[in-house]
Amino acid sequence: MSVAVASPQNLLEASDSKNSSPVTTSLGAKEDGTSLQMSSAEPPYSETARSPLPSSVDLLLQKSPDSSTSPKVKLPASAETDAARKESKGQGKKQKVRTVFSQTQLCILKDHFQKQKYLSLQQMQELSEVLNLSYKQVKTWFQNQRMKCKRWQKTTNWSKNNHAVTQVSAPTECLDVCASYHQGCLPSGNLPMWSNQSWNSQAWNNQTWNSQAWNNQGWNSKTWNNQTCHSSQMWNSSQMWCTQAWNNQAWNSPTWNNPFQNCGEEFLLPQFQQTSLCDLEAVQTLDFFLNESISVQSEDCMKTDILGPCPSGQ
DNA sequence: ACTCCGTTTTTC
DNA sequence: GAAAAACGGAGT
Repeated sequence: MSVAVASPQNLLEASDSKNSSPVTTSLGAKEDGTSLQMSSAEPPYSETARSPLPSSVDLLLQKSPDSSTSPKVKLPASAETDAARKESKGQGKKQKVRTVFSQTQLCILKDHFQKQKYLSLQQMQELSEVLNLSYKQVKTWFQNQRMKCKRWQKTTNWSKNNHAVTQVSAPTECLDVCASYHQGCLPSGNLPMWSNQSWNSQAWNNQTWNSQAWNNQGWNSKTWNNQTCHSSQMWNSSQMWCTQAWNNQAWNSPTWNNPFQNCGEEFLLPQFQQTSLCDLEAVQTLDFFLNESISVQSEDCMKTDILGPCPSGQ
């Protein structure tokens, strides 16, 4: 995945301008040393408060009905927070600092999360560079996001089981069923189950893909990272999964065309079709700049035609 | 070193 | 008070 290109940095810096939130330094926080582009002297997110004017990208992003997209002006908050931080630093008092990510950063993060719940080390590093965040922040965000999805899924199940009428709105980033399928099928190398399984439509149908089953496959970042074909070079050079091979897959089976059919309830998300403006428009625009090669859009899941086994051995 | 998960703390 | 970033601990 080639996230790191020349342009996005500028794009992001400009686009984060509307977010005048107090971008923060990690004063008391320990540096884990994995932050790539930021030194301890240079706070990772200081750029988010730079430009006073919103860019076209952020104007676009402002369509998202997110609380943080509300046209609030909070310039004083930044200074206030900085002052408080300096003060507390002077007193040697440890103050936790919570960064408010910009909408642009969140959009890109969510876009990636929709496609992959787990990023490799390299992917996280690249993403952190592009977003001008630290590696640790990206990692933490993905972890929090996974927990958020998990919580939402539990809530959904609970609501169902109790015949609750309350509508729980799904986080957009939790909706992409296809992303999970992709993620599971893509590497197909050395993992215990995938490697021994011929993933044709029959196999899919026989498998109950709820989160439990999914988790049992051991698809955490560790196993994911261990896949040889997970390196960005492989992704980029071969393209075999993102485009050609993927489109040649057998995902026109009833199961695939109706991805909910054999899923566990966790994935039976009522608002699957709903996609935010943020994702559809902004991220697509940003993806152009990001030249994201892993990008496999949802519609790609549904439109393939050719029956055949998933090339799990490749 | 990574994950999950519960918790803390901040921001809105 | 809710949401979310960040932390800490336990497990792998």
